[in-house]
Amino acid sequence: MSPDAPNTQQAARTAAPRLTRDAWLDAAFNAAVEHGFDGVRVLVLADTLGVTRGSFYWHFKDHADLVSALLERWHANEARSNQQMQQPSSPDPVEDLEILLDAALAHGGADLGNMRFELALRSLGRRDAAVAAMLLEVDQARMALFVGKFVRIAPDARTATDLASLFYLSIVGSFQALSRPQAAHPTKQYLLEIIGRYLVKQQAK
Amino acid sequence: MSPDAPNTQQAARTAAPRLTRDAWLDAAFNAAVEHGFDGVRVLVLADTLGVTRGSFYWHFKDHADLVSALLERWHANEARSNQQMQQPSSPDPVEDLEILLDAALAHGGADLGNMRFELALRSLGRRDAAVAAMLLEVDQARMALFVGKFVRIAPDARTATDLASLFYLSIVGSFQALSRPQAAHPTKQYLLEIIGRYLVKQQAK
DNA sequence: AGAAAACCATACACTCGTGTACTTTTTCCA
DNA sequence: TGGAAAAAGTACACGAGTGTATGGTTTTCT
Repeated sequence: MSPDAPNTQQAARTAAPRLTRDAWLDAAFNAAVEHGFDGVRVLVLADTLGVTRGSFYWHFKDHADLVSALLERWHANEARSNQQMQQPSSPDPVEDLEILLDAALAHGGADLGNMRFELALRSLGRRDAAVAAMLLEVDQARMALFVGKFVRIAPDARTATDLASLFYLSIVGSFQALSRPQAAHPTKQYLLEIIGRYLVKQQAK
Repeated sequence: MSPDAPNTQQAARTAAPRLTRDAWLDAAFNAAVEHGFDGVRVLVLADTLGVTRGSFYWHFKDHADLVSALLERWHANEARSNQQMQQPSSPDPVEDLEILLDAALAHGGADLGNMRFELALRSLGRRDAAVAAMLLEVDQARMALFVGKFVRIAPDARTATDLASLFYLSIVGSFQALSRPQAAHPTKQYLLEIIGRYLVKQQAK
């Protein structure tokens, strides 16, 4: 509705919304989510955006430029949200950990797109050394984050590392196996319960 | 050494080792391991096998035929090795579980190829509903196997399911994150230790 | 030995995707 | 208002991959 308002500067309605570099990145993101990184084809993106490839080669040098920009954007977001999680969300260490796990698992719940993108990324990392290095760094940063939370409620540092590793890997694993849209599956609840039933028991002793 | 013995029937030395369907499947397997399922190109396989595509289209109807045959072969192997694991390897339940975990983790150690193939498969499963269904079934079968082992040493059925899920997912996760050739990482030892430190403690109480 | 089947090579038509040079249309602003 | 810069369209050359049709070799079997 309201099909034309061509003379307002702020407009850019549905008529001719000239594309920005970020619009292409968004489209590439969605394509990676749905079809993996091999589905990020300039031709296809142009189609879904309603333009021709001529536009693309103005915003980007080539296909590799698009991919590396997409990677950088994701990595920056990742680093930012990691730092945000670093500072405690609650004075209670257990509750703080629960919030972290909740956020990490929301990856596979509300924020389904990010999860699928990360899976596509890991798939790419098996063919591309640079991507593999980036993912390794991200994984290590996340592990450090997890250990930082666990170390406050675990009896010793060794236990904290073990449990952090176990939990983080299980979260990564839950992205793959058993992960379905319906997902009445063991994700959200049972990790927290295990903490309550095993870990906290250790501490209370 | 011994370069030519062309008249023996059993020979088929290095000269003209006519290819079999399985040889193509092996090549496809390796290609999937190294470059993912998108690297399974008829042209490339023909090159590495030292023949032309003319051979391929005799053994297979088309590219899809190759892939589905590869999937079936893997699925059959998977089902077989699952059944083998079903019967206890040791009278001691804990030791039996340890053997299972060892085998599951050997996926990422000695049997590196199978692991990378499975990762490529999961990647494919995100685009192909049939593959996704197969993987879901495999995951459920493995989970049932894990639960079967855990239920003998856990205090109750609920705990067995939780722990089996946690451990299985962490193994799947370890295939992805932190998995490197060197791998002085938390895989082999620490899972078994956690069993000793947490689970067995529960039982001994 | 010789026909039949198995196996492979060659050549062609086709699709899809990239990248580049060039032109056209918008937009903005002096 | 008119022109530069930004954004997008057009056209071409190219490569890589598939599938098919057809013919040429080996095996194998009798």
